[in-house]
Amino acid sequence: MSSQGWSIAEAADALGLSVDTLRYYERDGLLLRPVPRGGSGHRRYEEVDLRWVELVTRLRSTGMPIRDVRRYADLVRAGAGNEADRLDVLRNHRDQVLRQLAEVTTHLAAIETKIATYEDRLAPREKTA
Amino acid sequence: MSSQGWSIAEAADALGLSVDTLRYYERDGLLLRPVPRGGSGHRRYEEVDLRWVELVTRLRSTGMPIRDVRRYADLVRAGAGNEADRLDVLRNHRDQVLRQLAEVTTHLAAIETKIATYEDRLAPREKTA
DNA sequence: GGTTGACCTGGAGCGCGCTCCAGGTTGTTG
DNA sequence: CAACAACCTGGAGCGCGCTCCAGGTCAACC
Repeated sequence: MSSQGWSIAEAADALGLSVDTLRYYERDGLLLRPVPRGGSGHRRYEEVDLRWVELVTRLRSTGMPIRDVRRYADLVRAGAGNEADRLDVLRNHRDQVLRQLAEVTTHLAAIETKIATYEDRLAPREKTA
Repeated sequence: MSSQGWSIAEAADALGLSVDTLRYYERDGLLLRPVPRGGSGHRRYEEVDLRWVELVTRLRSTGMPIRDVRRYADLVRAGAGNEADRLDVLRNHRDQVLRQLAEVTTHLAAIETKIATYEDRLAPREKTA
């Protein structure tokens, strides 16, 4: 058990990411701050770090590119005063996700039709009436 | 106007893909057959080619990797007898897409909550009752 | 206090899905 | 028939998002 915070392995585990990915996100400016270090130079993730990475994960896994996540992190890091800009980023992303969902849903319907076709073709002992 | 079929540029335009992508798909074995050529060696896409690429597009844009599309194309190309295998591929993909949709939807909800937070913070002249 | 495993950094490597290029042939239009 | 656009092939290049590696330090347990 650690004095405080989580090691990078513990954080990775909790977040469902790899330790490499965590270090990569930090290097690439996706985090709000450099993750604090213990005396040894090893990272000690705190609650606030984990929660931020959680948000990053949500943005990433809804398809936001790394570079946009970084721009958003830049805004938040800049501090109070640019909330309208942040809102813009989030709204644009939401709209993008909605468009994406709609498109996938449409394509999915077509694929399910195709599945139904094969199912019909492959159901020899289906009752017909 | 062409004697018959569509040039690669026309096909690309109709399908919303680039000509490079169309050639790439063909090279990579995603199509059911080599696209037929006119006397000059230029491709002439026929209805059946366009319809197949349309399906490929649906699979691709719902996230099926190129290699899986190729495996599916291989099955269809092999002719009658493997319908159960094709069905398997499609069903697995559908399930994958559904999982993906569920995940994105969940993340989206969290993002919308965050948007709402910013909206509240930025709405000074909101009526309170 | 020695060994073993976690962690560190900087940088290279990789799989994916295109996209672009060179160098050449063909089709079309004025 | 000249000029210019569209097409061809084989192969290189690229942006993305990690992932892995080397070479070294550190910690934690027996």
